[in-house]
Amino acid sequence: MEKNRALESLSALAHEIRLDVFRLLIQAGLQGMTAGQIAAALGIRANTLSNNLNILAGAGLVRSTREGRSIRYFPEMEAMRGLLAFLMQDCCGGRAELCQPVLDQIACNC
Amino acid sequence: MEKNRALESLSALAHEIRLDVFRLLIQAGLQGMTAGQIAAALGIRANTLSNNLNILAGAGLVRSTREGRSIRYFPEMEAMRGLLAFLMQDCCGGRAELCQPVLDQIACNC
DNA sequence: TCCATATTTCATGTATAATAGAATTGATTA
DNA sequence: TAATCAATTCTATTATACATGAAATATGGA
Repeated sequence: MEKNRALESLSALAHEIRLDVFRLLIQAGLQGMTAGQIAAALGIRANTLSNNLNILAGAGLVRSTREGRSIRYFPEMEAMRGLLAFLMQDCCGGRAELCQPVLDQIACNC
Repeated sequence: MEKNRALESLSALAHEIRLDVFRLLIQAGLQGMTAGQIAAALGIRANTLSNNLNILAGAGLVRSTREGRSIRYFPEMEAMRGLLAFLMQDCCGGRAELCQPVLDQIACNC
């Protein structure tokens, strides 16, 4: 991932509503959620959500498909993968003792 | 890591200078860098850097110690660890196939 | 076709964050 | 003590991001 893309992703996530939306979609997983479901779950207005979904989509963190009258949103795990890899890519400068504990902590409760 | 702390960290990193500074410190590793060295390396003014270092420190992403006339900065890997763990903590919603590829990508070139 | 629903787009006032000049603090050296 | 160097803090101006009301678009059903 290039730096500008990483900055765009970080900016997208550095916002309470968008972080909530993204994590909600992460939890929803492969089935995704419609914009209306997201708005209801978080208690926010439709247009506010739409603006924020658009910013997340612009950063490549979510994708969407129309489904009848609704639009269904999904998390884009590729983007998340790229962002984390970017943040860690020069993480130790040859000194594994600095970096390895960080990687050890990252785990998935699957 | 709580949500507000994650937001503070993401906001801190969602800025070109601060992302550059943080990654430079990550590369520098345990020896850290003085504010002057960072400013010279990135070609930015002392006060601009100072403001941004203060924001990174407020987010807990760097720490500093005085060293004679200079102040030496170090990356705070604990904070990085906490942030990554937070971003990934609900990453699969019981569906490992969504989450595992992300974790597989994260590697350290030590 | 006409209406209702779901969502997005547009326009705007407001709040927040940005840089940079100038002044200040703290430490070293003469 | 005076001068110098390193870094921070203060202040003001400018730019950006924010939520929201209102209008527009797209789909489905009567």
